[in-house]
Amino acid sequence: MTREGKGGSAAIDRLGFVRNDGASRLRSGRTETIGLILEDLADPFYSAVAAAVERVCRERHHLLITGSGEGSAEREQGLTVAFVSRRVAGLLAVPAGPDRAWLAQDAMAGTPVVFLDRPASGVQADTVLVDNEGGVRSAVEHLAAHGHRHIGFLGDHAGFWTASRRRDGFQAATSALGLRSGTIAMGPHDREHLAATLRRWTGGDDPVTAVLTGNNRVTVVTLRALRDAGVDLAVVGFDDFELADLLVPPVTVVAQDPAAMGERAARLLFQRLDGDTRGPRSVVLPTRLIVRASGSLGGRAGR
Amino acid sequence: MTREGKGGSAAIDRLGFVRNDGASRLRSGRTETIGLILEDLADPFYSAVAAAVERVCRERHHLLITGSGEGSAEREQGLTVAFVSRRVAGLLAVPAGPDRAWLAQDAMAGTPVVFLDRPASGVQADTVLVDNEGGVRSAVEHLAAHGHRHIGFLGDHAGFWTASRRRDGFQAATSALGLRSGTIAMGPHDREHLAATLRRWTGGDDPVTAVLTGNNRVTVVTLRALRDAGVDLAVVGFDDFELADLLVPPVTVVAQDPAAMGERAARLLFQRLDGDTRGPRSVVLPTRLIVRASGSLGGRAGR
DNA sequence: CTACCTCGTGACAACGGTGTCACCAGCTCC
DNA sequence: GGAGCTGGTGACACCGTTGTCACGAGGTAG
Repeated sequence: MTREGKGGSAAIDRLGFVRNDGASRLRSGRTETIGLILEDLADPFYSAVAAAVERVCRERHHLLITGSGEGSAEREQGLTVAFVSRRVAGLLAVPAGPDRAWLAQDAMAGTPVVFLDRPASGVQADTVLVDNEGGVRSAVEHLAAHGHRHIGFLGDHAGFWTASRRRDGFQAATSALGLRSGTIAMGPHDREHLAATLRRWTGGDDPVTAVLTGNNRVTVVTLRALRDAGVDLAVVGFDDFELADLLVPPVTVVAQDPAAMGERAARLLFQRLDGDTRGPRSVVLPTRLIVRASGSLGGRAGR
Repeated sequence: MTREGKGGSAAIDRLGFVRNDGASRLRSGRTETIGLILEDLADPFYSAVAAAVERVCRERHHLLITGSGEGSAEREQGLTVAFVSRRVAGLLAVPAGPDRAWLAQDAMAGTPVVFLDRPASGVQADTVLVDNEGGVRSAVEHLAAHGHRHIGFLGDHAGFWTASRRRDGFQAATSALGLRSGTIAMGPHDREHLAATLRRWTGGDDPVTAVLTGNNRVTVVTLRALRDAGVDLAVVGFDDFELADLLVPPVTVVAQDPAAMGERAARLLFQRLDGDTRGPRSVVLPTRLIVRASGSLGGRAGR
């Protein structure tokens, strides 16, 4: 039996025979499978990443196994072990906990890994990141250009690498521009506390006139909290989101490109599989400021 | 070497040994892998389904292979063949084309399949659907109760089973309530044409005062087109979406529960894997009308 | 003390392809 | 016509794990 295409759907029709890929892979050692570990498949950011990865995998005739670590480093390690047990050709991962030293185990040796969105300490590997500092800086500069002197930063949980990175970028950008710095609240945020925080920030004699939110989730809860608190603020969000243009006012955002991130990471991985043995590479993707209307002084009312 | 847990991350640390699951599965015949075929992993509806499926799979110690058919029946068949070649224990699929007779091939015999969102003709299998007619009826009744006598229906491409189903439900519901019926436009919709349609519908001497949109995607493009057209209409959307409550006015929707759909389908599949040999089952999930403000007479302005 | 039973250990075949090697036929060239 | 080369075919070992079977040791009962 010769190999016909990739399993041969023609052969299937005629003979009702399907090659057992398991046996084939056991013998040949080539599994043609990629493992993808991320935080939550239901999050639109990650699902866009996953879709892009899947597209590249299909192009390269590989299948994709996905697993969500849901923020648990333990679960993530379990998934990794399961994937390596299946002898995936390569691994793409959004690392949850900080330490990935265990990935350097002998057992994993030979399985190339590419990290997305966050770097992993304790292990040398390719990484695809986004320009968090640059993105935050562009947002701060945009707000400053519209006359804002006191900007608040609402970040996600400081344990997330991207969250602390964006916070640091915020500090640096505000300092560099001579703006007030240090009005910062890190998550997790719930709607009620956030509304209280926003009321506090907008009261007093040096009120915040704009807030920068640290990601998708924070942006959404902030918009709700703003309504609850009945305060009017300029808002710029990190991460673009569907319908941002239909809100009143339309929300200015620092857009990432999750599809580009997934594609880039997948291509990097396939380069390794194609025999590229150069040292670990780190790719930093640019962000793009999408100016809508929410950045003006006077905030949400000002259009 | 005894089997320690599920691969033993403890053993990995100590010995740097990882069992080859491929060999194990070849020998035992149990693959502990589920294949999921859907249209587009990046669509929030499907990614919520996928996340729920993955959760059930993890609970049952199975891994999940995902593939997006992207609306192409051919690609979908290719994925199916690839999955069956890997001897997945079971298959979950959102069927793209109408005819799934080829799934009844001898080669697939023994691989249980559960269909989601749409039924598949030409093959007997479990199916999890949503109550499309009921959902549409609840929306029409809601609009009628708010005084609307002439409602327009904006459906997706009539080739989609759910789209035509909802259209038929709309016809039935409007007739039953003695409302004007037949003001219908099926997709695909682009923003410009849709704006023109909306202008036409709201002109004349029997103007439409409310529209019901057939799904997520149509709702979003409709909201944009309404803005472009500068017309004010009550809108009820099929499918809930993030931030619907923050639009002005907040959009009333017929909510589906994609997570419930994914979970239900996965559990049905595992029942089969556990040896349930009863005849094919069909589960119809209810929809839930989430009343916000967009259904009132006077439409988007009326709050 | 012997026969029988139980338990533990070790060896081995099998899962289903795949890559290699040997063997044989047919050919060309000296 | 014989030697050497090429191509095609068939047999077989191997990938790593698992389930079975046989054998031997140790224990108990008659």
